[in-house]
Amino acid sequence: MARRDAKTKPTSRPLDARKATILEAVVTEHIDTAQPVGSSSVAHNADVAVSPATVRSEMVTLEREGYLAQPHTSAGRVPTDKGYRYFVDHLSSGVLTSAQQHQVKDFFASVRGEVEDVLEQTSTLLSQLTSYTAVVVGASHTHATILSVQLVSLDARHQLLVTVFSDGSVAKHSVVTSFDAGSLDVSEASRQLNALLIGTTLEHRVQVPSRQDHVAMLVRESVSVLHAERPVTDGEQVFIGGSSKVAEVFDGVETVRKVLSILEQELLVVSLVQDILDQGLSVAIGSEHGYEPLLSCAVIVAPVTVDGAPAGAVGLLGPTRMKYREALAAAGVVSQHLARHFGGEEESV
Amino acid sequence: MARRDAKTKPTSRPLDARKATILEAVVTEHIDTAQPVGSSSVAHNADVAVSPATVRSEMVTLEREGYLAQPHTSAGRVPTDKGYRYFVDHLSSGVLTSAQQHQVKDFFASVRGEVEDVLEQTSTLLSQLTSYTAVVVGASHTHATILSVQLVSLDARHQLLVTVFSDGSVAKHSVVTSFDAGSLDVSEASRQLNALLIGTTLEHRVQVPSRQDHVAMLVRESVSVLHAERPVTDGEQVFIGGSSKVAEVFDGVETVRKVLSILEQELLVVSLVQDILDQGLSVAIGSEHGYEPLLSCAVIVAPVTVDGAPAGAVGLLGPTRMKYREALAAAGVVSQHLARHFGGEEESV
DNA sequence: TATTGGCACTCAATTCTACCGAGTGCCAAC
DNA sequence: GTTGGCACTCGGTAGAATTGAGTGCCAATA
Repeated sequence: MARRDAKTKPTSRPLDARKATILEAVVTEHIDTAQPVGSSSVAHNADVAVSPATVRSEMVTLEREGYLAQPHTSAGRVPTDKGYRYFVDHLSSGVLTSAQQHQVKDFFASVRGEVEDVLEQTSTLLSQLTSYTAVVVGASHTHATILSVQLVSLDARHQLLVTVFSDGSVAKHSVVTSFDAGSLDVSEASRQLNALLIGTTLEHRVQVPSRQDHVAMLVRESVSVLHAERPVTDGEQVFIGGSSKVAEVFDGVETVRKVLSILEQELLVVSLVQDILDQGLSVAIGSEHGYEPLLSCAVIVAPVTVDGAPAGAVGLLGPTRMKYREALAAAGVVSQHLARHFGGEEESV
Repeated sequence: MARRDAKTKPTSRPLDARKATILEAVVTEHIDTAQPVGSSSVAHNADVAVSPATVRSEMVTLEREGYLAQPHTSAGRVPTDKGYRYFVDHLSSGVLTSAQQHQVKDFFASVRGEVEDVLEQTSTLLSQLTSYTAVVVGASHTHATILSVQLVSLDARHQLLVTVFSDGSVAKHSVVTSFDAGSLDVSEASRQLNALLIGTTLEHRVQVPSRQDHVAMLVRESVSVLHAERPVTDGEQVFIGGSSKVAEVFDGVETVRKVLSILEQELLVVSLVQDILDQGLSVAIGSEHGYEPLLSCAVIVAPVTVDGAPAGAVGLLGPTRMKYREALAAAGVVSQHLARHFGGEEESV
């Protein structure tokens, strides 16, 4: 079964039909038994109409070419990353069970609240659908324009700068002054900031007043604090759902620890997802993503596109022997629903 | 070593000196070996000047009274929750190593940014100090007064309600209307909302206009959305640091899974911490906190008090055989620094 | 009377051995 | 090129034997 549908760049050169079938059988079986697969179980498998001996000799070739590996002499074979890659590249797309479809539909029909809440809950949904750990990344608002800026006084020397962006996100920054700012100063600064910044993006540099009065100083400080957003991968939001799945799905405490500690570092997660997207992949298997502690992991990503613009991504993290077809389907469906949710009805931000 | 200093309500009745010493020796040793402790290693332990045989007979008593348990005949003893409780109740307070003190000081000297960032990073700090999973809970802003309310228009039917509280927190809520709101309507509504809400808390009910015009409807909708904050334990923020420690510190995949899945549910974590604080405890051991999946866990909490008012709490989650003295010290020190950070200098919100 | 050394007993953990069997590689036959 | 046959490998398991840490009990002691 399975062929075509290049959802990931097929880096692997084609394999003759029989080898492909055998490889697929090995991968499939290993995925759901977690055991090395022997020649005979492959031979008995439907679409392979040859004897175990023949399968064995093919396996030798597949092993030599790097698709399979043997844990030790006299054990069956296990797919390598390259083997999984071939499998994934030639995977027919799967569909969700109708129960799952229902779950997704119900979820998106009933979900409400702020974007953050929706994304957060979506990560839980995706994790439940797949029993892998799910990641939902919300796009950075560095490209959104500013709708409103407001300076609110907490006390004489502490102001809060509240910025509303066109994508519905709100940022807050504290502005500390070395002088006591009067409430008139603050509201005047607020007014000037609005005039200055509304309609701009965070990348826009603006001309700030150079005067030395309190209002000008407030304005300068505010603008600089606002534009000081850290360089890359900031402003993105990451939501991780089902981190407990890590403990179910990986074996070996050490692996679990490593994976969890990666998940703790949100910046890392964002760049992982971003890297994979940049490579134009939808799946990164084992060594492909280049994150050493995740060598035994596969990562699935699906971009979320709203009105043609990238609006984030959803991802799944599982063992290399994960259920690719189902997981890809789930990620795909959820990312589409998410896109529709935020795009179709111009959203319920 | 150790006595007095009732930092937790001593539920346990006193034990005669020798029993106490023996119990303490068992607990201490078990904490750092994770093995059942036998009579001879206790006897050889400094402060117990009796023979193994005597220790054994005391142990029988301690076991009968519920302080110790035997995994099986002919194994050493292991402390029960009650045993740990006694130990903790009679624990002399510990201090951090000077390296740790430095780390804490440096951290609070250099940390900056919004409250959320500080709390987040504090959770990581605390986790690093102890190698347990740390929790930092920021107080709910339900009691803070409103400093400013602003309605910002995203499009004709979607407005964003941005509320700034006196504790420096900012909340956002979307307001969806069934009619097209003009920008004049929005700014007028904004003005009225300010007049209505500034200085009130979220618990304050206010009189809203009952007219049927757009402005009044906007105002009504905004107020209702704002006051609709979910009942309890909302508005709190939870930050969890070092969740990967779970995998290091507990054995048994199943335990790890359970603990992680508790940590995923932030509301649960908040109420766990709250429950423990309400009981007036600083440590909840095993069954004491009543969360069944955490039976093999101990939770340490330390309230953070700013200007006499509760401003949150820090917590640590480890196995029942955790290093109480060090962990209590770390939680205490961090909570105090946190309090000072936000209180002393009227903070750098 | 409280403490202690002595001793028989228990039982988890470890080690050893045998062996089973899944799976291989090779080869001669088809 | 494919296949069945066969000898070989080697991880895993199942018992059996052994070890040893630790106990409970008891009689001797101070």
